[in-house]
This record gives sequence, structure tokens and C-alpha cells, in this order.
Amino acid sequence: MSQILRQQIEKIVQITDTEFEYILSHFTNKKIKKHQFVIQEGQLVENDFFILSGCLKSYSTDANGKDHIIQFGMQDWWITDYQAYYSQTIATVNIDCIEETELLCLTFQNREKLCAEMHKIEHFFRKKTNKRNVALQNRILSLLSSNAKERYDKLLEQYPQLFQKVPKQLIASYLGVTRETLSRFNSTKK
Amino acid sequence: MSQILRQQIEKIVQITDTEFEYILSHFTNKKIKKHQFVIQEGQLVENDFFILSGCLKSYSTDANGKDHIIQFGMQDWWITDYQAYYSQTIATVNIDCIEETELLCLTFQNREKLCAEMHKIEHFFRKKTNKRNVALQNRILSLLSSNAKERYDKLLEQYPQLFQKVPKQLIASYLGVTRETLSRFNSTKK
DNA sequence: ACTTTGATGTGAGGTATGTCACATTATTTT
DNA sequence: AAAATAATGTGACATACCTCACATCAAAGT
Repeated sequence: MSQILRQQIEKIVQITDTEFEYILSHFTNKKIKKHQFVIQEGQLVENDFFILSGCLKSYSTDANGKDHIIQFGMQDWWITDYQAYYSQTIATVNIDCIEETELLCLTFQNREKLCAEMHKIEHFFRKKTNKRNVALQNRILSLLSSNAKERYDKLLEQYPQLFQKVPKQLIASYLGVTRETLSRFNSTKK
Repeated sequence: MSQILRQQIEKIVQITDTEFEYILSHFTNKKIKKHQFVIQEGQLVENDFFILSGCLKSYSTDANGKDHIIQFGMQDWWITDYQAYYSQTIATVNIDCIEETELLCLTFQNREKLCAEMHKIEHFFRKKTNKRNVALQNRILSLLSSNAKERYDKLLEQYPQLFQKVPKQLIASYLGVTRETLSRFNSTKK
């Protein structure tokens, strides 16, 4: 199962069996049931999570009690409260499971240790973060330049797997619209 | 002037005079006048730009010919079309100068060379990108959870310097509202 | 200094999306 | 299988924001 991580790393840098064993020894395993929290607002964020299987969401609750989805997580993706993780402070977001999920957990200390010890790994994480940057920027652009329907269509096209796992009201929250508006896209065929 | 770059690097990793000289030798200098382009849609993106002085904007033009500001750039910030830069493809955005600007230019090849040769520099760029990630994510959250007025107030609070250099219509574009809506915030005092 | 160009303000009316309420249909849980 | 819970659809109405039009004011180029 943890081979998924190795595959992801090896898309960017080549590593030996021994090196992978060593890297993996810095992770811990966690299995989490549906509806359970991985990170809760106010808690210290110790880990970044690599998703072996399952599905999660990270979201922030605003002043009016409304949730806004920051990110979904599925197999092969990483998820945490990055703001809190990188600065080792308390979470401002919640992360919970949409379905039963298996994670590899990497503490900040272990991440920095690996990066310091193995230049290759620092390279891997840099490249990974670069990609994340581009994705985030595209989402901003989508929010700035497209209406709700266009954003919906684009997301459906880009991540069809997501729509099998995630209820539409969460998709709506991710896109920044109400579930009602999103629902009406099915009838209105413009 | 290029000491600004050194200061930024040394906030994250310590380097010697010789090391800095070496790093700097991988940059080229560029001076650009107001209204001139640094990157144009369709061109190959060779450089990432470190801003020594001045002010720039990067923006994307949508299907209806409307511009959307992706990022501003001021002293001490980096700017480029990251999607095109990281994948060494052609630009989908434009970057031009809001006022006369002085840049340090780093080609992708030189960036990768420095990162490969100096672990410290790879570390620096990783940390830098991490921060950028957090900023981008906060902007997404702001677009999802705040109305135009709230976004405006937050930006004004966070980057007051920006409002001295940049016309309000560009601020509007960055926030994802029309200049008219933004203008009305001055009269309406809610 | 004058002229052009760009930035800002403001009114009137339009539209996409939000809100609330309730019905219907799936999905879990017992 | 029944009961409870969550997800979805849809109507009526509200509203934040957009569009277009024109006036004013500031800045830049000659």
C-alpha cells in the first residue's frame, strides 16, 4: 500500500529500496472512520498526511457558521492545515473523513529531518509544492473569471472521480456557491 | 541593491559572501519602464523575477476580454507566470510594469542548477514556495467566504503600501469585483 | 501650459446567485 | 425492514454585484 508513496516520489526523484525504507520509517500509519476528524480547529497540527485510500475534506468555518471547503483529499494526495503545519501553530481549519481513510502521517520534525538529510527529498517536496502553487493559482483564476456553472463544469471535467465520492453540497461549498444554485444547473440547460 | 535578495535569503538560510556572489552570478539585471511587458501571453517564460524596486502586475485575459489580476509585485517579491515557468512552456498570462521597475532575472536552468549544487538554496526555495502556498490558500478562502467589501478591507489592512502604487481599478480586478462596485464602498459606509 | 489619456464617481436598471421553506429521495443506523 | 438522518430538488422572493452611460477629476506626454 505504501508503494503508492514510493511511486509518487519516483515520479520526481529516483530512490533505492533502502532509501525508501528509511523514508517510510519516518511516517506512521493511521486508519480513520467516516466522519472522524483528522485535524480540528484549535489543535496543534503535528502532521502532514499522505492519503493511501479514502477521501477527506479540509474546510474552514466562517463567522456566520458557514463552512467553506479548502481542499478535498483522495488517494495519492497530501492534506493538512498547511498554514498551521508549516508554522507549527494551531489549526484554523478542520479536516475530516468523507469515507473510511488510510493515511501515512509525517510530522513536521520528520519532514525537516528528511529534507536536511536527503537532498533528493527536499527536491521532491519543492517540486511538489510548486505544483500545488500552480493548482491554487488556477483555482483563484477560476473564482475570479468564471461563473458558478463554468466552475462546476471545469471541476467535473478535471476531477470526475471526486463526484463519485463527494456529495454535491460539498462540491458546491468548494466552488463557492450554495447547494441550491448548483442543483439548478441540472434542470437549467444553458 | 541586490543586497535585498541576500537579506531575503538570509531570513531562511545563512550564506557566506562568496556563496552570495556565486548565487548572484546566476541572475541577470533588467530595468523596465512603465507600461512595458516583462512576460506576454504566448511567449516562452524563461525567467522568474525578483523585484529590486518598482511595481508590476500579472494578469490573465478571459474569453470576454476582461482582465483578472493574479498577483501584484513589489520590492522584495518574486513574480512570473509560474505555470509556464515551472513546466517551461508558453505564458498564459501577461506581466507588465505599473511603474519603472528593476529586476533580477533567474532562468529556470539556473534555478535548477543552483538548487542542485547548493542544498541550502533548494531549502530556501522550498520554504519560499511553502509560504506562497499559504498566501494563495488564504486568498481562496477570502474569495469563498467574504463579500467584496470585506475582501477590500482585508487587503487594505494587509498591504497598505499597495494602495499607494496601484490604481483602484486594478485593486478591484485583483479582488474580483468591478471598479464601480469598489468605488461605491467609499460612499456606502456599511 | 495644453491636450490627451487614464482614473474615479455615480445613477438607473439588469442578472446571477443567495435565502428560506418544504417536499422528495437516498443512505445509514438500529 | 423500519426509523432516523443526510442529500437533493424546486418555488418564491431578496440582494449583492454587474453593466452601461456619462460626468468629473488627475496624471502624463508634447
